[in-house]
Amino acid sequence: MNQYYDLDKGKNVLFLNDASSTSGYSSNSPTSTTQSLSPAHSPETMALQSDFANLNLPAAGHNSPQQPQNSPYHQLLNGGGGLCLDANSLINPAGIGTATSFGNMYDHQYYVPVGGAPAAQQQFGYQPNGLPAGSSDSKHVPQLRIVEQPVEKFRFRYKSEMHGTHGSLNGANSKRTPKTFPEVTLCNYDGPAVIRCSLFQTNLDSPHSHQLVVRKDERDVCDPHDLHVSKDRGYVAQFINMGIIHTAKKYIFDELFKKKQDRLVFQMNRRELSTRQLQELHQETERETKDMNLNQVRLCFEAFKVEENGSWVPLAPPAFSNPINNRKSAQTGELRIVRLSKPTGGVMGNDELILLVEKVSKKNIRVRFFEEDEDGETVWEAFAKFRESDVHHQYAIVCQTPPYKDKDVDREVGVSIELIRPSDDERSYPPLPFRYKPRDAIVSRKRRRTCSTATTSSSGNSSSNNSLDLPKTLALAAAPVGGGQPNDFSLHAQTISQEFGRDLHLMGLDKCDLVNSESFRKLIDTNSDELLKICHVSMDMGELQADGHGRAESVGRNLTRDYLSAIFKIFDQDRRTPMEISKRRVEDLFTDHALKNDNNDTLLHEVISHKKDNLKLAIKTIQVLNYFQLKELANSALNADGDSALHVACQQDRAHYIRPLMGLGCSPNQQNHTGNTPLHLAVKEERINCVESFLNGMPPVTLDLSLKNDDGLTPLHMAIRQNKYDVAKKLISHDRSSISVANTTDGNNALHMAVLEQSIELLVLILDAQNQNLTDILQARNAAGYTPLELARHKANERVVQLLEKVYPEKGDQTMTWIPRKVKEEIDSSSDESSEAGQLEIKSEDMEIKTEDEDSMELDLSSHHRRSLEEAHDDTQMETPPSNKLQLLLQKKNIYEQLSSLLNEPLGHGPEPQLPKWKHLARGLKLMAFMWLNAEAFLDHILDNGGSVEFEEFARTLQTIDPKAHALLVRDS
DNA sequence: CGGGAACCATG
DNA sequence: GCATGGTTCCC
Repeated sequence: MNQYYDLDKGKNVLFLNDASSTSGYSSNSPTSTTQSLSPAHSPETMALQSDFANLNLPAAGHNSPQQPQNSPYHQLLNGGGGLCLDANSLINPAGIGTATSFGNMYDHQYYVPVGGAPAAQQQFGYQPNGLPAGSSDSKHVPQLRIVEQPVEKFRFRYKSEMHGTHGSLNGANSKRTPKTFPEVTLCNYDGPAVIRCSLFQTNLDSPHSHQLVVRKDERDVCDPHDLHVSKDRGYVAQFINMGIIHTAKKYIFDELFKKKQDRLVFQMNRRELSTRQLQELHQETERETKDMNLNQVRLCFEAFKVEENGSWVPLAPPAFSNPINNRKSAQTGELRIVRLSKPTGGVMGNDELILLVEKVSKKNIRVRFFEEDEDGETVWEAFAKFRESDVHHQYAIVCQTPPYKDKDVDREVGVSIELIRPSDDERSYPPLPFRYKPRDAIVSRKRRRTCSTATTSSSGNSSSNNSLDLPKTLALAAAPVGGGQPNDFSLHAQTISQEFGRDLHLMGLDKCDLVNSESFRKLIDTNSDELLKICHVSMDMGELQADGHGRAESVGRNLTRDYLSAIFKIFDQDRRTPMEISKRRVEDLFTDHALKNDNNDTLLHEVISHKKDNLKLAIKTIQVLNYFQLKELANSALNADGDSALHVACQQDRAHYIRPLMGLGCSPNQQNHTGNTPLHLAVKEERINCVESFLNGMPPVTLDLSLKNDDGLTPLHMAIRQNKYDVAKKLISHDRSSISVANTTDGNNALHMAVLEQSIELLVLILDAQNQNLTDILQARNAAGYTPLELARHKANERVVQLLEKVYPEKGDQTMTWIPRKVKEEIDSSSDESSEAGQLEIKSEDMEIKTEDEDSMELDLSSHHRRSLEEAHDDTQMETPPSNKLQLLLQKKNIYEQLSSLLNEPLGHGPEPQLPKWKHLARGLKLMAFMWLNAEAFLDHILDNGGSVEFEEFARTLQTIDPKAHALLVRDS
């Protein structure tokens, strides 16, 4: 009856102290000797005890050989016998916690009954006010003190695992040698005593259902365990060779109830409990069973004096150990990062990072990035982004890095990563290093001189006259400027700048508008001398390339300025020099600058990423390159990271340079060394203006939206993963076919990814946006073999699943043209209060057959989205009514088409052969031809905001370029 | 002993 | 049916 029953196997495991442990507590035994404590189990108990004693206290009053002076307390305690210092002078080596809890218990609950009359001890517990006032002085009162705490983490074994030897519960300071064990000492007491150890819950003053067992003769003896101490033995009790048995869930109640019952019986000093008591105990146990922490226990130490009559009298308040955590549980086990997918990431964050970890629970884990100063003070922390579904089988976490606090750092920053378990604030150890990399654009502006520079300079030395020629050129070019009076220059430039700024302000323009504006055109076209001066003022700063590194500084400081000056000079004097020569000189200067420059940044990169966004400078540079037909040069101008000027523009959020750069010939499909196109960067860094600049009015053929970066993602994938509805919408509107592209990371297409985001809006956007290959998308399987619907069932919530189920065809029906347009209303209502709009009912009358008409692209979403939609389309559909004759004409489709096709033809003569006619036309109209890619774009510009272009002037200019086109225009007017 | 994985119960 | 977490088994 007192065996530990094993219902599974039918075999009985004997737990000698088990149910019969009741008798272990029993205080009603007839004799007064310890031997008679428990008739059934005393032998074991005693044997156990002597086992402890023999092992650990071989000789009374001597230091244990296994504890050689490693603890001063041992000397004190062992040598001193009952002589004990008070709590203040005896520092608990294993932790403060004990002292605190000790104090509390002592103060609030227990009263030490030294010398109390035996009669008064009929009942368990310490009687309040049962002592003379003087003896409450803690110095003279018996106390249990924990000398060695148990280890913090220990593997709890299931009963079925308890054959063979598994490690024992060691002391917190245990090493391979010497080993230590949980150990308590009884102070301020003189006489024989029993010290008992049992397993308790950590948050309740109640026993734990797990078993604290000691291996003895092939048998596991259960708690409580009693040890005898006396003056001879130094009042030290060391509990060795203990294990913790994890009771299976189904037995928790039984075990707990048994333990509580035994304990109560012992306390009450009675053989039986009343039915009422049993009832109460039952209820209490039920309550405790529900929320008992199965992965954390603590040891409870108690001290008793055994009276003549056999009753056990508590001598001191119980002492509780620190918690012992189950090493094997994901809730309390050790946290550890086993591996990172990569040790670095960009300061902007949102980089995918995979952590392989030891068992974690997805609901109870965080990934913390932090930075500490020299003193170990946290100066920054942030948490990685991930969802529960990103925790893969408890062993891997796919997360996105948080942005670093300072996005403008110019060198790598080392931080640390650790796991945090919120439930107990446990951290992984050690923290793993992680390096934040500065944004490319910033690096390239302030790049340190490295080995790549060495190659550069050596090639510079050995190579042609170019570099040797340069000083002369530069000197020439720079001379007039350098010789002038600084004050004049700055004054002058300042005036211009001010006027310029005021114009801007008055017109309420932003930089995008500015590039198209009349006054700006004038400013640039008028006099590059003016410009040059401005340039000098604003560039004489070292900001362009200030990097405080000895030689590098002196060399690099004026590099950009000097080269730009030289090039501008050539441009301005062009009329006197043959075109070809000037062109080559500019070309040489340009390339040579890049070679000399850190990170191979070209002048173009630098002016575009200039900290103060020097618009005049940048546009002028573009203009010059354009003028000299250096399209190839500009297009192939990549820095060491493979970034084109367009990349840089996107990173720096300089949307206003995108069209000019593309006009100049920069390809939007250029991939840098990490496979990112400029559009990737714009999406990644959430440069919505840049995204728009790319997409608006760009012919679909120009942009390849299916290009994947090195992470295997297209811009659309990135937008979805970042849950950026507006960005995704723009991308999809631009080119629907990109929806069906699968990423190379996990084979997910846009719909898969939207499922993972659990975003109804994105899902509807995707489903509604395309009509051709819905089947493809719905049936596409990702790397794990799931279609979007299957994926949703695995990883997404009910609403997502419901939505998708509506879209998938009935069995056997392969035509997939049904689109739940009405879903939008669900969204409208649900996005208001983002919570429960749950019932996604799509009735059949709400569905309509999708047709090929263009407006099916558009989904009438919430007003917010409607707005963004209009904005997205204002480029082709005019917003303001045309005000002049020219615009009215161009609105006619046939005119527009004929005209644009004519104007796209090259003009076979003139100063700049091979240029298409529209460029000549643009120049003739004093417009910046490099702004546009083709005649359509140019005409669109006039339609949109070229109200200032008068019909007469347009016609007149056109006549000189293409009489036929002119005729067309005039005839129709 | 500790790690790994199979197996099982559960929601 | 499946993912998950708890349990058991095995080396």
